[in-house]
Amino acid sequence: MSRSQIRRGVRLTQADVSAHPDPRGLLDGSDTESGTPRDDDGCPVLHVDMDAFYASCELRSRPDLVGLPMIVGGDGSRGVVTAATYEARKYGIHSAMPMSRAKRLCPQVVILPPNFELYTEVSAGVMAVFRDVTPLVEPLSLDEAFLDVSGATRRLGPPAVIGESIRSRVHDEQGITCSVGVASTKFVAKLASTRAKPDGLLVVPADRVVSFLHPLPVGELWGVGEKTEEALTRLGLTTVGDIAHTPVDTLVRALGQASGSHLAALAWGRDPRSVEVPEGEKSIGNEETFPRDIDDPDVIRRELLRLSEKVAARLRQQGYAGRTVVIKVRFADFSTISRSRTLRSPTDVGREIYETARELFDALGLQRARLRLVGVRAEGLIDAADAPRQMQLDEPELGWREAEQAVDRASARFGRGSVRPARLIGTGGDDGFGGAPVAPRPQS
DNA sequence: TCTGGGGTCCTTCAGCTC
DNA sequence: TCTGGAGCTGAAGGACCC
Repeated sequence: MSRSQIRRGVRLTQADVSAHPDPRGLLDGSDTESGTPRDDDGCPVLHVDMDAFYASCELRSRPDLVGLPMIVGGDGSRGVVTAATYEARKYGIHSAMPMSRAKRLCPQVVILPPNFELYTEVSAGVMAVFRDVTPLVEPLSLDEAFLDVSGATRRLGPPAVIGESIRSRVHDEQGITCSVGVASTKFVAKLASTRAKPDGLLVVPADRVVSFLHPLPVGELWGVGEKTEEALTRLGLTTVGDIAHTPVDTLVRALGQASGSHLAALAWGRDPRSVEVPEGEKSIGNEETFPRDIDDPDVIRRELLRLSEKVAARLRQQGYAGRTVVIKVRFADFSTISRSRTLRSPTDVGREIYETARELFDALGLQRARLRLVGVRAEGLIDAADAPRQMQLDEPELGWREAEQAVDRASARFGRGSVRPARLIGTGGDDGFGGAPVAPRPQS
């Protein structure tokens, strides 16, 4: 690969850099030779994205599966693909695809159940590499993050060199590959990393953003999903360039104020969002799809109790209290509704969350509607230490909160699920509170 | 074909207060 | 005292992301 190719945004792989005698010189363009600015000048934003992250984590301990089509996902009757190796993708398999369809497309595909503890551990190692480079790290999920390296270039070199250094360290320390996009804005860096995949790095020079963007199909824009793409197609807009040359008013009428004006700006490469270190969670929730549709209100209430206890335990573990309780109900026909209530004071007590969730559910008056999924979520999170406690007149000195904190301590010592509400005893499962109900049971 | 789970952000609407 | 509008908040739903 020639230097000019790299400098003009051609994908650079790990092998290219490893084979080059002086990758730093290769990437920084040796300004002294030409006197021209480097292509990554004015490109302080890196987007780093692990390649097929969950699947790659699994392959570390299963080298016998390297090179085979493999997917990670639940193998139940309603499972979907969580991650697929590039070999599996050749068969048309992609994430979020129903497992049944993936098996039809590739009958010999190897299926592994997800192991989120492993992914969380690998992710922590990867994020530590990022934070070695810069404190300005904005994780988007377990497997990707934005980095602002403008403060690190004196110490570590130009952004593209930093990107390559990150790729090497992630590979050496975690045994997985990643791709890096280098650009002047977050949104272009994200597009660049996608186009660098797998195992590559792509610089989009600041003066070539528009020519990079305009030929792309609208669906490649961050924030344009199925519905938005349909709306844009109805307007005859199929490329980013089409959007750029459409009046903002037209976009706003079709997509709403925020999306319309946002897309119009993105189409010209304008993205004022800076890399932000996240302050904390905004909501914490859990939901469960039943193995088969359920119409027994007692079973559904028991599931609400299990989910409420789980949400509360996570709130306490992370030191939050939630002000609003939201329930989500998905019917057999996949239509979905939610109901919420804001409490007088924030809570991290499972019993309080459950009482609210149950009242919201009962108020729906569903009789025996067939449900596919229920969920419980706490929103409006604040630090539990700052949460005012609303004492009830008849509340004992030691109440549910203290009881649940004792359960937390028991769980930490004897394992999750060692103590659980009497109604949940005997419901099976491995998540600490009995798992999803698989069949109606008599109320305990 | 048949659609998980966790999360964020946006829009719309209704109710309340000033 | 009544009324309309602005602004805020909560609730509900939808779209999107990984």
